[in-house]
Amino acid sequence: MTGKRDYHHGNLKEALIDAGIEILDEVGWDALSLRACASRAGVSHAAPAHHFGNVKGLQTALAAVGFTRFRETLSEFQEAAEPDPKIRLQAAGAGYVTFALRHPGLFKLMFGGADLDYENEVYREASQSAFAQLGEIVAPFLAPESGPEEDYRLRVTIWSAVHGYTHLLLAGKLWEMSVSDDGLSHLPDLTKLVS
Amino acid sequence: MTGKRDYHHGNLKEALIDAGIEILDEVGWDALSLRACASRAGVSHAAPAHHFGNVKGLQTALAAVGFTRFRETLSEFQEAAEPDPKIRLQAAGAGYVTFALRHPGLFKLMFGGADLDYENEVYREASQSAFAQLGEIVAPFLAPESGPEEDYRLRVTIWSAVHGYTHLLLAGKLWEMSVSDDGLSHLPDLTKLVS
DNA sequence: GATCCTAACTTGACACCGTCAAGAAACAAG
DNA sequence: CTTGTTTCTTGACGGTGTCAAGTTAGGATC
Repeated sequence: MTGKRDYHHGNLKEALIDAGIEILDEVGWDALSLRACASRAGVSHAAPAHHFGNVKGLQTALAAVGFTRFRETLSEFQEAAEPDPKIRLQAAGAGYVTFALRHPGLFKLMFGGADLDYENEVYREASQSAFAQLGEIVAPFLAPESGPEEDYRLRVTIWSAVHGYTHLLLAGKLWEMSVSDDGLSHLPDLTKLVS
Repeated sequence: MTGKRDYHHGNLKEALIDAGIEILDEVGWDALSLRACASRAGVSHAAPAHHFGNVKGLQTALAAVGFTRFRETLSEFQEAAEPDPKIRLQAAGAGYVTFALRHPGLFKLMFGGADLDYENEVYREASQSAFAQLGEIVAPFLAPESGPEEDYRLRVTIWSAVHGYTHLLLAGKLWEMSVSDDGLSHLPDLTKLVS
């Protein structure tokens, strides 16, 4: 497939993204760099800049991949649950936490405050798709007469609770967690927030 | 006071911490480095390592200062509010958000996932003091017969909601926020979580 | 098929970073 | 005054992002 050697790799951009995801998953957030991706992909140290411009571009591209997979995880958890809206809401929260624990490096890149290129088209599409998934989950709890302001407020409330819990969990701030825990035992009861 | 020149600065450690706080507030998280602190304090590039060991030590010391000021901000907002527990709870949440918006660099250092030296004594004391402040705020809502498990769960729930909202706000994910906003208009109703 | 053009990638350099080792200066104690 | 210790400097190393210049491959055009 990609038998090209030396110059003209063929699909270097994808190879670099794969390398970046691997580094995030196998080594960690700190190890992600343009040069490390280049090295893992077997190209020179300046090759990535040609495809991503700068390190922000690389991080943005990786975050976009992350948001796509993130949305998929939310969908899976939601659809695997019984078709009761409240159960599905809590299941989506569990999916949120699970994704973060499986891919902490990627999660940190997506939400950790690295200044990404928010104007990037691929990134915008992927992240907005994930947020749309959230809206779908919350929709059943909106009163019929409620407007977009209430919709937005409810989404922010739910999202804040899940995200805050996940972030504190990853940051090691919930240190009193029981041993051999999947991280879900203290996930707040989201159904309280939608009534 | 500190008129010493050349060798033996006198109180270099405090000067370096001040320099670090300045950098975080005036320039940003990205600009914080051992060498930048040294430069701003007017000493050689390797001087900070002598006091903090490595960059993790510097970050931990700065985070400790941050937690102390964080606790003070929570106290101020709480005590400025009317003595109703629910009003004070929401006021503390507003204090949480306000601190983060005033000192985003420091907040990110404290909660942004930088791997700090959690064994550091000064850090432990400062951070646990802040968490104790949270416990004080939540205490009035605990049922008399509730045990430590319920206490912990309630604290995690409240903290998750406020922290998640703050983090999403800082990460720029709440982009639909109204203009000229103090960031508080969509803070979730915390009282819903304590009933 | 030869030529030109352009995109893809390499090479080399620069400044910045953290970290270590060695040395010099100032203070403290004898 | 001498000795020892702490504090800070100097210099070096490998790592990083980024830029400029050069090299190569592939496609288009003639």
